Amino acid sequence: MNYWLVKSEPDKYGWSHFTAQGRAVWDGVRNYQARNNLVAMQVGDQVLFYHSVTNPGVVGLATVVREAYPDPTAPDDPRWRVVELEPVMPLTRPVSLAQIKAEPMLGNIALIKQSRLSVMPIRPDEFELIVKLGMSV
DNA sequence: GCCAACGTTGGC
DNA sequence: GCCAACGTTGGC
Repeated sequence: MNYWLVKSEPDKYGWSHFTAQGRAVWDGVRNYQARNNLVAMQVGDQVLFYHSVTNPGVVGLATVVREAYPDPTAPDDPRWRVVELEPVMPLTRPVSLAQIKAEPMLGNIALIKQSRLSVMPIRPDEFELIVKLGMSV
């Protein structure tokens, strides 16, 4: 199983939209590196759901329920792909970007290294730590 | 709202 | 293929 982090601006598509909807087509990705990461996702992979811009931080856990297929929002451009995600559970306490930056163990996380990438792989130990921080009282 | 980082576009 | 201009992302 692999681990990932996806970003979304809560004002555009936040965790609450996601859970209300119950399933999301992760469309609109227009960056090759992010697209490559989408394509590498497999059903059952675990995904950190990250709010960017407004109160940046990881707010919930999701899972991949459908693997990559052509992005219906780019019908004339075969380059782009989507996956489908479902919410698993919210973090009891969101893990802020500041917290992530403050963790020595997370010093190499792609979130910090490549701040503009919107879909990125997460190492198992990084995933575990973020979940632990997010599920603590 | 500002600005740095950085990806993309297009002229040459 | 290079590089300047431009647009977007995202932190603060």
